[in-house]
Amino acid sequence: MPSSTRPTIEDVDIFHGPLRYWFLENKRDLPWRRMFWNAYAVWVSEIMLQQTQVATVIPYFERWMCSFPTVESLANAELEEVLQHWSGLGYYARGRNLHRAAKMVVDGYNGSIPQEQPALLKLPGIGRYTSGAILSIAFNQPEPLVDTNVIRVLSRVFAIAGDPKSSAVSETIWKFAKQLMPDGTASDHNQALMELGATLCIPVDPRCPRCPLVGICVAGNSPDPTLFPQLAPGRATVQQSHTSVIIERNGKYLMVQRYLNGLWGGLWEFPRRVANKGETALQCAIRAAKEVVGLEVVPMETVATVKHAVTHHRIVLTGVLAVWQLGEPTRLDCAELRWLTLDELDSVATSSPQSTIISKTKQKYRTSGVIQKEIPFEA
DNA sequence: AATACGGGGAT
DNA sequence: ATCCCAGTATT
Repeated sequence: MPSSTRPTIEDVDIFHGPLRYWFLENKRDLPWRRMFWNAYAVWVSEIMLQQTQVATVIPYFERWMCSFPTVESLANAELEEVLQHWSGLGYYARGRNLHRAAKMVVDGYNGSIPQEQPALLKLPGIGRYTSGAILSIAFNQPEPLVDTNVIRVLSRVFAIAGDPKSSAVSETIWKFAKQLMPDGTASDHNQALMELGATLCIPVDPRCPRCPLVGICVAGNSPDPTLFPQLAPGRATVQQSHTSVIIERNGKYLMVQRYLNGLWGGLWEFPRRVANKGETALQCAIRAAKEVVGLEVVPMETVATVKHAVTHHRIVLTGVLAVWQLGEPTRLDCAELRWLTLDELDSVATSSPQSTIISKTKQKYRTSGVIQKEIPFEA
């Protein structure tokens, strides 16, 4: 096979031989690979790994499997506990969907994970990729799978032009993936493609000399292997300021639960306001405290400021302390409301920036005791 | 077909 | 700062 020519589907032997041997020799020791016979473990890991890197997932996966070792245990758990285990992992609909799907598997399939694609696709949170992953990795069925790793590997090997996010190019890649499926070694094969994309065929500075596919790879034999895939440029990020108001009364702190839909759905946080156009972080903080506490003048102190990136937003979250003793909080648009002690703050599911504000609050309380300090009102 | 949905790590 | 990541659901 001349390296300048685009390889044909006749070159599949390279995938089934050298690529598979490379994988068996070089695969990383990952928690879910110690439980391969367990389709539930594969399922959980695949949901957690959606858009999330291996290193981030590992501790979450281990805690999860410890608390919810079976489909039944997950189905019987409270959503509250499920979200708590997902707290900080992001894309929280994944956790809610996994919980809902576990109930469906227990109720509709007697607790056994379906082994047919149509049934899997009916479960919330399982799409084309994840169904392929469960069928091939857990059940060794010859079902293809395409994730960003596979996109990168195949678009480089076969010099597939165009934006792989577009439906046309995506279908092309799925077609290649399907034709490459081997008999009897689907599990190794799909993992090998992804492992290659994760460790050698990486976005920047790919390690082509060590790659088992270098003999047939078009991009790998070109001056610049990173010309593929031809990804479209991403969107610019927008900055946004938020303010959380930390309200203490009789040693308890006011927390609100967000609605299930939307950003950070179902998670708990200190009452929050988004800055208006042209409003500075400080102005937003003053307004937020006034609105939530319902007083004209509120003594306050900034506990922490967290910069955080979500999707195409850059969020600056400021935590402001407001000591407050009169009446009830106002203008709280939330699913539920609770007063929690400092220690109980850790017992609810929170987003990553919110958990930072909480830990800074506790730190400040423990080191200076400032939160206990009486600040006189000037209503 | 486009957009919403997190958060951490690498460069 | 910017890109990237074991994608899915909704519009």
